[in-house]
Amino acid sequence: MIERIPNLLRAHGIKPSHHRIKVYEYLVEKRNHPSVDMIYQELVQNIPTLSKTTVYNILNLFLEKGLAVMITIDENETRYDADTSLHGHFRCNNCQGIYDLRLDPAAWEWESLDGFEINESHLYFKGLCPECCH
Amino acid sequence: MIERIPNLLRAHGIKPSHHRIKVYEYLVEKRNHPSVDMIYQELVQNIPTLSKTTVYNILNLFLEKGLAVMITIDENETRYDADTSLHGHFRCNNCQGIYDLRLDPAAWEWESLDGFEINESHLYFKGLCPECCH
DNA sequence: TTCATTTTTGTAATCATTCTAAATTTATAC
DNA sequence: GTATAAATTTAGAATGATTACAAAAATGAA
Ligand SMILES: [Mn+2]
Ligand SMILES: [Mn+2]
Ligand SMILES: [Zn+2]
Ligand SMILES: [Zn+2]
Repeated sequence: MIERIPNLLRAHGIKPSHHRIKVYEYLVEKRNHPSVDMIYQELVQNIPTLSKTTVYNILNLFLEKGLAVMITIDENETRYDADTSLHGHFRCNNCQGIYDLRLDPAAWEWESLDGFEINESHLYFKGLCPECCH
Repeated sequence: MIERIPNLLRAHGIKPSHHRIKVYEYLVEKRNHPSVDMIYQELVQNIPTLSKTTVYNILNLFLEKGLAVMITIDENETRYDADTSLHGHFRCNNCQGIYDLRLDPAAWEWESLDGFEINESHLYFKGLCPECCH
C-alpha cells in the first residue's frame, strides 16, 4: 500500500521524491479537490521547510504527466483532482465543498461536437448540496 | 434596434449609461466570449478616457443582474457571455477561439444530481476546432 | 569523494482583479 | 437657470494567485 504510490509515479515518468509522494497521498486520501494552499497548509505541518512553490511545481508536473487534472470550478483559485476519469463536479455555494458527480460517459457524446477533437471535458454545477438544502 | 439595448438594460434594473450600452453592444455583436481586456482594448479606441475598472464594474453589474454569465474555460482570465441560456462551450487550444455548443437541455438532467439544488451549469470542452484539425 | 543532475527553496516579478477615494456626470430640488 | 445630492467613472494602489529565477540542498553515478 505504501509502495503503490512511488510505483504509480514512476509509471508516469515521475521520480518519486518524498514531497511528490506526500502531495499525491494528500490528493488520493482527502479527495477534496484542494487548492494549492490547502495542500501546503496541511503538509507544512510535517515538512516545516516546505515551500509553496514546490507544491505548485509538483502539481504542474502531475498535470503534465497526466497524473492529475485541473478543476476551474472556483473562479479565483485552481483546484486539483487525482481522479482523471471522466466525471463532473458540484460546488456548494454555502459550505464550499466540491463533490464528484458520477456520470454516464455516453451522455457526454454530443452530436454538436462533430468535427471537434476533444482533449478535455469539464462539467461543473454550482448551487446547494443536499446537506445545505437543509 | 439602437433603442433595444437601453430598454433591455432598464428591464434588468440597470440604468443605461453610455459605457454600459457599449459594453453590452460589444458582447452581443462580437459573441466572442471576451475577456475584460478584449472589451477594453476595443472600446478605448472610441472612448479614450475609458478605465479598465469601469469595464470590470459594468461586467460585475451585468452578472449580478443576470444580463451576462461568467465563463471560466480559460484558466487565467475570466470570459463573459451575454447569452445566458443553457449551452456549452469549446475552446480551441490552437486558435484560442471559444465556440458555443448548442446542447439539448434534457441531457443536462443527470440522475446523480438528485438532492442538489442547481443554480449554475457549465460544460466546457477543450481541444482542436474543426478548422484547426486541418 | 567528486561532479553532474535533479529537486527544493525563497524571493521577486507578473498579472488579473478588487479596493478606494477623488473626479466627473447625471438627476433632483429650489 | 443654479445648487445640491446621487450615481457613475476614473486612476492608482492593494490584493492575491501563479510564475520566474537563481541559489541551496539533495541525489546519484563514476
Ligand atoms: Mn473529482
Ligand atoms: Mn456562449
Ligand atoms: Zn453545502
Ligand atoms: Zn481552432
